[in-house]
Amino acid sequence: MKNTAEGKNGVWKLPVQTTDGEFLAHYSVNGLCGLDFPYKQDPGNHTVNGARISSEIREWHKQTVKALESSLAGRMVNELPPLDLSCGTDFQQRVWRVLKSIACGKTLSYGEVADELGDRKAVRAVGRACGANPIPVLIPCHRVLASKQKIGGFSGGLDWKRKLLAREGVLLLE
DNA sequence: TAAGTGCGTCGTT
DNA sequence: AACGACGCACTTA
Repeated sequence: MKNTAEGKNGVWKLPVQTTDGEFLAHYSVNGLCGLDFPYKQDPGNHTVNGARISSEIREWHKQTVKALESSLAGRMVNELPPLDLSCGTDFQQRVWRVLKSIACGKTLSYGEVADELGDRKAVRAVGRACGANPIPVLIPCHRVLASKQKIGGFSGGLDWKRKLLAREGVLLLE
């Protein structure tokens, strides 16, 4: 039977079983390039079961599974597979790099992220870039709040953001 | 105070 | 040209 698992862009998709449901990890030849929340998977996705997956990707996937497990439990992530963030613009990649630096249990406001980038006025653009994050949870965009510890938004749904932050011990206002 | 309105500013579509 | 996962200043009640 023909293996239709390879996406049109040369992307392989592998499921990740967690206590919160089945995530879907995307891999390009360069690394992890996407992560879907359980309820976000569109029926058109074909997942792969082994044969044509390179040992390299299998290795990355092991790291993804472990990292996701830790992260969902509110624990610090030790190791991530290489990330392929080439889908993003320069600006977005700069934002995502800042997000990666936010430790578990810590948060930054959109404005503070903009500060890190050297342009406080870019706040709104930062919000947009957060929403474009292709690897939620592992690139912790949920740790970016609005000012005054307000929840802000979340592309995966605010319930997820609240849940993730609660597990990391972050207190919200409102 | 708390809640609501207006607007600057930046990257993206 | 229009739109946000914003943040402030500034009304109102």
